[in-house]
Amino acid sequence: MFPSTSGAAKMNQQIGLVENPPISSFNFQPSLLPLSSSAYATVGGGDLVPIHGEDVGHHRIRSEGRSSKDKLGSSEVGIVQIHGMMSSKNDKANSSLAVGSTSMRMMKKKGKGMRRKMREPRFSFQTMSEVDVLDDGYKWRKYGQKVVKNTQHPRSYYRCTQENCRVKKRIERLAEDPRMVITTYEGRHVHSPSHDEEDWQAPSSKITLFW
DNA sequence: CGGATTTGACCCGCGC
DNA sequence: GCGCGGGTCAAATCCG
Repeated sequence: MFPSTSGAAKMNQQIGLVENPPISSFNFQPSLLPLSSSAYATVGGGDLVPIHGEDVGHHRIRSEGRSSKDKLGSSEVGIVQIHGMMSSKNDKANSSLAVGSTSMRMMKKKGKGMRRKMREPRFSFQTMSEVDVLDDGYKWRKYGQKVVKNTQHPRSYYRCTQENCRVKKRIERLAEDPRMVITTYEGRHVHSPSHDEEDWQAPSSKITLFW
């Protein structure tokens, strides 16, 4: 229902996503962001690490639960690497981003109590955009919308349409700045953005992260 | 006609 | 133990 994401998925760039059995990684390609002022990386649902678009390098994220309340009780470490500038008004903004997580415990049963303490890595982007849904090349299906208490704008919940992929997406707008959109990714894709190529995991040393 | 979206209800975790 | 708040489901609806 969003007039956006009309013909957005023009994925010409290649993303370097590391797919390793023991290591989980998450990638995002904010190439279609019209204006991106800041980005935040959240791993483990704890800390929020601001990332500057000019800062190209590795960022290590470590989160160990909330304050004294370790609800999930596991520490995860993520590495975020930003390649390129994110504040590009043109379409060719070669920005790639990869997050990894060492431990990720997800629900194993799907019966009734499927809602588990999802320990999937989360990644949040705070984008200045007028469109709600930032097309990152994946196909998302909206599955819910909720109005949060402190926000006046509803929060939309999306999910990857791929069956094997249980990546969730959460889009929220700032009450103060309706132009600010917070896109939170949760989970990790198991497929390529749009075309199921296999070359996309080419040995790009720039975005290959191991830890 | 098939698939995505909508919208209310339900569920669950956590705080008090 | 109850209530609040957030997250998800699912049936109905809408759109291409």
